Amino acid sequence: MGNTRERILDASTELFRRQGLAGTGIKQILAAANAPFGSLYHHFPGGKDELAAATISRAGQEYATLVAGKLLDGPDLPANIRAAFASAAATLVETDFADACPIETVALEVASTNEGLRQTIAEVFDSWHEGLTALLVSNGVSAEEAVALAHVILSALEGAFVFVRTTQRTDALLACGEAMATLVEGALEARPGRE
Amino acid sequence: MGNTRERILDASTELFRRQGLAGTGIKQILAAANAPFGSLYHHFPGGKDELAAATISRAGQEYATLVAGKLLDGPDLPANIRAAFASAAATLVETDFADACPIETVALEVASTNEGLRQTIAEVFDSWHEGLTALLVSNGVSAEEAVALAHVILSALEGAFVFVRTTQRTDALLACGEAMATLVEGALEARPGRE
DNA sequence: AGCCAACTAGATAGATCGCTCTAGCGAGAC
DNA sequence: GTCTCGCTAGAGCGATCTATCTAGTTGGCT
Repeated sequence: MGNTRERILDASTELFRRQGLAGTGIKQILAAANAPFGSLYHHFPGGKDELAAATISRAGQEYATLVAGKLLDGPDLPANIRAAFASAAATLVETDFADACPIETVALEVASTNEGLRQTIAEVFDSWHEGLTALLVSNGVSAEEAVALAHVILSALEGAFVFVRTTQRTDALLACGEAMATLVEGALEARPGRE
Repeated sequence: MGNTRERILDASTELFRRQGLAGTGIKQILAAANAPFGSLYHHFPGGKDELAAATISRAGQEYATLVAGKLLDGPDLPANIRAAFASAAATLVETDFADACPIETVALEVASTNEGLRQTIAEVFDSWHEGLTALLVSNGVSAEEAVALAHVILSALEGAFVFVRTTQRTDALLACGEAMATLVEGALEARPGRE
């Protein structure tokens, strides 16, 4: 079956998320994917960099879908934000504090060392920001305020991941969920069209 | 002179910050420090892990001092917070978006792969959180609120670093500075003892 | 002066790195 | 049938990784 490419991408997503790009060997990825060595360079002639770019694009899109699903799960946006942060915390507890954002570690690793991958990740981040901004606007937040608020929410989420994974306590994520919900409530109340 | 150990720590701090732990070779550190190979295992018999632990402890303490300096630079805490985020943004622009938090990249790399280093970084993070909580309390924030607020401020800072370094735009840091200042203002106004 | 400890210096081992190469398998085209 | 092509399969290359080992140098103490 032609699912070898998918298996390789699945394995690299998990491994990059846990140990980063430089910390993950190609042989380790292939072993985890149960794929032979030659297959990688057939599917990804560009080698590790091309595999990383493909992994990031796919994982970035999937993660956006996952988070967007939580944020759209009900009519009350602040409640959904609280729930999304709490859900991320629950996932971390279940996975021994391993499964947070699939591209954050790689983002920091390559920001100053691999211009191509840096741009690939920047595009993913921009698409997240655009999506969240649009969601805030559609809930009644003013355009300028939504841009700033989306930055803050995404930063709080990614930053809390760093502390939660390292300290193995979920406090930071829960505190951020609460604070972000409060900020969004404030932005909605300031809106004239509020019913 | 006996400053070889310091030179090695300086070099490893800079390199770990830019390219992470796994992405930095020992030879690269020694070349940057102008130190011979044998010296490393004299000063750090435990090898790379011991060097990493020493680098993290020292850099973590220095960074706390740096940030605390900004937060204490004047009587108006919200203004200082805004200024601290803006100052971090300025530093990033000056260093081609390389110099943010010296231990964030390593924190994500080792969280699920190196228990000893994970604990070392967790101690640094806890000390940061304690310090910021105490500062908030001394400014009149209630104890419980200060604990949560310190989590949020630190998360926003670290999370914004990820986006700023990757997108090479400072928007996220500035938006977070504004939002964190607003949150602190709110926590201070809710306080009865407000003059 | 004589000596020891601290430190510098680098060759080298053994494993692992990303990657290239050739060979073989199996399904569809004709 | 048999030819072709997408894909699997893994041996092996040169480079690089961390770490060990022995030697040489330096500075300070008695």
